[in-house]
Amino acid sequence: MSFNEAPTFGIRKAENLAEEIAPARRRMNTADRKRQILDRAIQFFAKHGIDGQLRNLTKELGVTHTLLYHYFPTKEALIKEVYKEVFESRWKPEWEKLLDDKHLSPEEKLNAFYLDYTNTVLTYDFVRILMFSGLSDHSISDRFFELLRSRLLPRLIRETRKYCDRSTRPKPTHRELEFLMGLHGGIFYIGMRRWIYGQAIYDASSPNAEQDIIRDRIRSYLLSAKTLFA
Amino acid sequence: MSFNEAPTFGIRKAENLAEEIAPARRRMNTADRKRQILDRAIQFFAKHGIDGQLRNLTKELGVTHTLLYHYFPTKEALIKEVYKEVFESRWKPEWEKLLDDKHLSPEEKLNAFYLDYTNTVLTYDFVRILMFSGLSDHSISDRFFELLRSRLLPRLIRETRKYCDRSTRPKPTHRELEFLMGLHGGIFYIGMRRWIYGQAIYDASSPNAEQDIIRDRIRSYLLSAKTLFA
DNA sequence: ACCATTATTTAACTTTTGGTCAATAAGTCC
DNA sequence: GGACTTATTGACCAAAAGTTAAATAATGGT
Repeated sequence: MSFNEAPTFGIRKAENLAEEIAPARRRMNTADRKRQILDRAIQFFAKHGIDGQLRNLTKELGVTHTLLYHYFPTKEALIKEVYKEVFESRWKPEWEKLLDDKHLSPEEKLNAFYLDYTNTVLTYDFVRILMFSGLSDHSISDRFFELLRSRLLPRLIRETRKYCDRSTRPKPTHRELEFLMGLHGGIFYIGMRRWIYGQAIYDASSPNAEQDIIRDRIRSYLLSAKTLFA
Repeated sequence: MSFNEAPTFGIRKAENLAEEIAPARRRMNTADRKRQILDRAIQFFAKHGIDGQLRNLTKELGVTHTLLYHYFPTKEALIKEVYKEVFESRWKPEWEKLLDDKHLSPEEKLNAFYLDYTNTVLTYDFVRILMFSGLSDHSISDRFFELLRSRLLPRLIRETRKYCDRSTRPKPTHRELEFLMGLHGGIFYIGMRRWIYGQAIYDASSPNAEQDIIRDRIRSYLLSAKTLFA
């Protein structure tokens, strides 16, 4: 359901054409237009930051900037919806189910989880908007980290302990959590390098290098957890 | 040589005082004022991003915004100098010497290096300005990463191999580099959490928790390197 | 004490930009 | 095909923000 490549009909005629040609104004139904604006706004703000100008955003849509105010009361409201869309609607409840699966080993779980997590979260839009929002006001990005902290980290620690054959104690220790954050941050850093610093991390010779990299790191994490916390 | 706390003389009189009191205008010598502006600009842009407004920056200095144009031809020029200051003048050549030291073990070197690297690079100003610059145009942050890539990473790989008792081959492999980037990124992520997402990573009970965390990760990195690349 | 230099301010200009509102016209229903 | 709804536009506004030019005054030299 991507509208990213849809709207070509909004393109205006070239300036040098005769004036009398009708401007080919088209109407979209409310829901579709709103979705279209929102989708485009996500890309747009991901690229230019929340200081990006509405006139430029609407230019990409082939529409006047005033039309925005028909769908969103203010720029701030639009941005708020962008945040909501990016941070909340991309969270997959399956992740929790996956990590609770009885039939998988801890290493299998971590691999499966981080491979999928990477594909959903380490995207251009997500990484950059998370960064922009954190830089301007981390109360927004907090909501995402709260999900992470309450839903995912405890499960990941539990699996780590299982791997180490350690009995599950009441609460993850600070040291355990920080060791896990080493893995987690290292993986997030892949997205940063790619989408913020524009670095290619691929090895041209091996097609799915990224997956191998992540598997390496997870194995390393688990192996050393056994050593460090034994 | 920090001018950060120096200039209180620029403060204007309260508005409700009699008008006839002289505005207490003071002149600074060119070099000092320029330094002062630059230092303050670093903090300012680190906090508000490069879209921060000059009028607000100069308000902090107790000076009219037009004074900036006496020292910098344009806002862009000022920002360019901010980048230069942050990215280039904070690089420590000692890091390379440290990693080349004959009398230290690989683990000692990595520990010493990353502990110091963390203190110099993982600061409020540096982390945020690196992020802002990367988001707006990564050609700027590229210069910093180039230093990292050419000066540091090869040495870190060399020490890793030494630790693993492996003969030094001509070039670091892609896999070795990416494994190292896991460690490196995980450490950088500490700075991001602290200075961008406003998360406290300290455990109140142990005073130098951060150092212990980093040591944990380095040991883990080296141990698993031995296993993975054996 | 006066002068020359120049750091600093004041005033003003321009462009940008979020936002408002009335006018226009595309689609729909009868 | 006429009327009604409302998506869309064009003209306009006010505040924000970078930049310039001329006026002011602090400082150092003689």
